[in-house]
Amino acid sequence: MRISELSRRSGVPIATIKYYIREKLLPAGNPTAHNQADYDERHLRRLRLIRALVSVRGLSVSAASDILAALSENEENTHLALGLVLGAMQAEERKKPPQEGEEVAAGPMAEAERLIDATGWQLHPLSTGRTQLARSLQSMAQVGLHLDWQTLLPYARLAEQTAVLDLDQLSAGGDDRLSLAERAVQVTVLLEPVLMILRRMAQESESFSRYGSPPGEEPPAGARPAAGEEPAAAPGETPGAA
Amino acid sequence: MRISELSRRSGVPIATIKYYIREKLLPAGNPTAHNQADYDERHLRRLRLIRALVSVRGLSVSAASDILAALSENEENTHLALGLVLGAMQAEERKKPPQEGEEVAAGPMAEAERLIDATGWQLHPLSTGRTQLARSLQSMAQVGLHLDWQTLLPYARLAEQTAVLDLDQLSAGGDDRLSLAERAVQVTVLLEPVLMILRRMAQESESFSRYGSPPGEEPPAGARPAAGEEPAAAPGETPGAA
DNA sequence: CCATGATAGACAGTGGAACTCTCCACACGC
DNA sequence: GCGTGTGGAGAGTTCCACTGTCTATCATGG
Repeated sequence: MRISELSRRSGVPIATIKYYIREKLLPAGNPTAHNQADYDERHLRRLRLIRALVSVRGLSVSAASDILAALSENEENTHLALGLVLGAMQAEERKKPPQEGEEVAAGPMAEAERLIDATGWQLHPLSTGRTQLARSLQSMAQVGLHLDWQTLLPYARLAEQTAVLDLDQLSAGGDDRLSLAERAVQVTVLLEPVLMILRRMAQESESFSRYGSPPGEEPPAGARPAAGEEPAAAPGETPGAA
Repeated sequence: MRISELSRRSGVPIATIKYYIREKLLPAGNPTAHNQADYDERHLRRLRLIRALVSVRGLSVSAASDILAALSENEENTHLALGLVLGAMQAEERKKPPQEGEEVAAGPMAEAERLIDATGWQLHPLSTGRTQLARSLQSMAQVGLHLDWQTLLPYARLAEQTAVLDLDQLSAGGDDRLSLAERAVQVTVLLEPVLMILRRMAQESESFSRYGSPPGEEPPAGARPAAGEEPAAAPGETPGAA
């Protein structure tokens, strides 16, 4: 297909497609002439994946590029692709503090190590997970929320169970004609917002069952705080669209 | 204290502090003269919280502003503050597709509804969680990952348990002199990156224990059975066609 | 009293990211 | 032939999060 069809089918403007190609997020079409190239379904899928990474997950274009590159390297080896994708994501996180001044303090690092020990997780020695975790803990400590490994352990156990589900998902999805590597990206990266939404809803519900009134609902007597949510918020659709 | 001290103690440049004040993220100092105002510990804590929201969690300044505003309205009522914060976060997510063209299709919406039914969660009728969930599911479906409510239910259960831990954290933290509302922000918003890091590490470990070689490592001998047999896969149902 | 220096407040400017536009010479279909 | 579509490349645009500059104070030390 030609670029205009790719654009029409993906909903992405031609100019943007060209931009993605320039930035190496999308491989160029197969050139058939000096000013003609054609694109196939793979381009379309890749393009949709890019949009999902960027708009659903909110990754930067360069981070998406890293992930996609990792994915291209290993279309057929899911396991390896998963590793590369995880590595690429970690790289993304690392882009925020590019200046090396921000050393991770010993305290948070030790806490992270102890947590990982306690879980018994097998991490690749080069994995940056420890450092990332330590960095996050440090940031939280700076705002006054000191989390120790005992507190985090139950969270880690739940993360563990989530990961089991994730890997099951990966294995189960063989029927699609998507490459497993692509599924790895979807399951590890794109599922994150979904999980966070689920957590927020669960928090709302849990808060309700503990304190009685749904959060955001008006308190028993007066003093409606005004900062709340607009009733007409969810624009357009009616939830009853079953 | 004066602005220079606030800057020194927080590590945030004066110009940036002024910017935050202009943008209403930070309340202005208490003016003592036309060109003098003084700031207290509350300003310092708020400033650190802003930095955490923006750099740790990656929120936009305006989103952080919404959350902080919600928080200010209700310094003392944790429960209410939690609701407001959740609402503010949802508002943030909503900023991505400002154009109203993007209707949520009936399919994803129905799936979201069914999932929420299945969990038995008590959601505020105005909560945008459903819509957000549906929107995410729709995005994932567009890239070929069709998740039905049966598949999501175990994830939801884990989210539920996570939420229980979260609320425990909130209740337990009374010893700090931080307002409960601030803790609510920290626990709901700032913990997200930590949980995602835990999940990624757990995935790495789980992948290791299933496939033997740490992800990112190269497989022992060539041709690792890419898609062939999956050992512990428990494909109860295939989420493929819907 | 006055020089010095730190403010507060307003507003313009900067740099990076993610597009979006404009050209151009060519190719394709009629 | 000729008008539209195309690939490629670079310039331009928009938005955001700052950052710098300016002016009118005000605080203080000499």
